[in-house]
Amino acid sequence: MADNAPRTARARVRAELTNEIKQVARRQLAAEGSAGLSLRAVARELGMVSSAVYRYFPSRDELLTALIVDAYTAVGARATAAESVVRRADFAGRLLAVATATREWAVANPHEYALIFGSPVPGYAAPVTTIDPAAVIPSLLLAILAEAAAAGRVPADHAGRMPRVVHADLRRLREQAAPQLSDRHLARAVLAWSQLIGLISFELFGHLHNVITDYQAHFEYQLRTVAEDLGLA
Amino acid sequence: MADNAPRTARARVRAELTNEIKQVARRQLAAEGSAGLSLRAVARELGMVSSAVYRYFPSRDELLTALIVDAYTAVGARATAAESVVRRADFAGRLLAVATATREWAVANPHEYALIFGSPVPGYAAPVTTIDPAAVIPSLLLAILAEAAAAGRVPADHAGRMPRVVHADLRRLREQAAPQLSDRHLARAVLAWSQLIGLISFELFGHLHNVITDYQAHFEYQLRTVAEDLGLA
DNA sequence: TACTTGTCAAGAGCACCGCTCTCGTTTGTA
DNA sequence: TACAAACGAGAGCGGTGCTCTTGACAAGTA
Repeated sequence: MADNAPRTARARVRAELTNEIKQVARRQLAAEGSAGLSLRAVARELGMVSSAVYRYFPSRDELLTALIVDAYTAVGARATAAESVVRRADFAGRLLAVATATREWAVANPHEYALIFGSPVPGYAAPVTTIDPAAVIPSLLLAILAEAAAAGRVPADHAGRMPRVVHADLRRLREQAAPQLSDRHLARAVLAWSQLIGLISFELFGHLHNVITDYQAHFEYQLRTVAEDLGLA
Repeated sequence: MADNAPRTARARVRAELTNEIKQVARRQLAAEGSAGLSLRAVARELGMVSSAVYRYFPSRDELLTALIVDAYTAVGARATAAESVVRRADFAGRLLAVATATREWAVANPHEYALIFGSPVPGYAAPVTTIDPAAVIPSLLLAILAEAAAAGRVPADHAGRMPRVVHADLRRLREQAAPQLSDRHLARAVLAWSQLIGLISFELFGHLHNVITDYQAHFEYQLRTVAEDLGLA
């Protein structure tokens, strides 16, 4: 991403135009949603012919993928920034900061949120380039949980035993993401992460319509319960 | 829905053809997803011309809406049936039955699931006809929670006070859905419902890719935690 | 029975879409 | 300076949702 400045004039104008296309596309996405994103319309708005855009993005899906990566990156940066200013020992506060920042970004950019957390658009396979930016927020959550665990905070849990396959999955997750965390911590982290996105999706996709009016207050209240369940409170 | 049998032959053949269109559309939806549903393709498969389909569904969105209602109805029926055979006093088992039935329907019909719990289709506002079938599963959850509460089971909760606006929203929900339940119960119910859909969406939309391999085992394990948090265990 | 009314399938057509191919032109480099 | 790569423009293919008109036919009415 942080290439050195392109040397030739051609490369510079190419990088600029690539960015301009993405920018126009992002505006169209915000206005009409992913289905309303049209390469021809982007080209029209840029005063070029539709086939010229294909010099920069080989297909509509590739353009969408670029927007997906940008969206992941943007929301991850927001969450990271919000979490970083909270007192380190305030674990619940840090969780709330991540969650609130995520929700606020989602409310401000609903179509981009739908792009990454709604139904997948281009067939099914998310390209490899998306997995790193997609992991930012989960990593934040794991870090908070790890530090809380080090401070002796542990989540409540049920007494049933954990199936071997689940244990194996979580061990793999532990090895590549959070060596300090126990199975129960990791399971709780997955639960909390899906809970967070579930709440935001419910709000944005209309499943709380006629039920909740003050979404923000409701969200923050529920997240205190989530923090409690995580043993952070 | 349960209209009396159509009296005239014209009305009968019309009802039949309407159903046939929905059936073909559902097959296309299952095969290609909502974006791949094409009125022309449906017409082609039925051996009619595209304009003829518009005699039965005034637009593509109307056809999609019909499929959405059917999907809500189908998953609601599955969950209801699964829950009804569990011993009444086994509250956690009833929750698990609802959840597992929902997940299994979703896994078997991913595109229909995405239609109702994924990103809303662009420019589409859920018509009133969808709200009743959409309420089936939430009502089930509330009923389980209400009976559990009557049996003295109460969910854990955090100590913070509930904002007045949240209380007001929940009171409205209580009055029209579950008179016996306290604010904390209702909040927990909303949390569990969004948690359930969050878990299924994570699985189907690929957010647990490379993390979880045995989705079903993971799902059931996590749901026991949810049941515990709800005070059902 | 004769006639009006309404429903229907069909076809042509509009404006749009993603995408491909070709054709000159421009640009960076060997 | 010569050449290959990159580029924008344009035409065109097959597809989409949707509209409008036309003619055939069925249903209800005088």
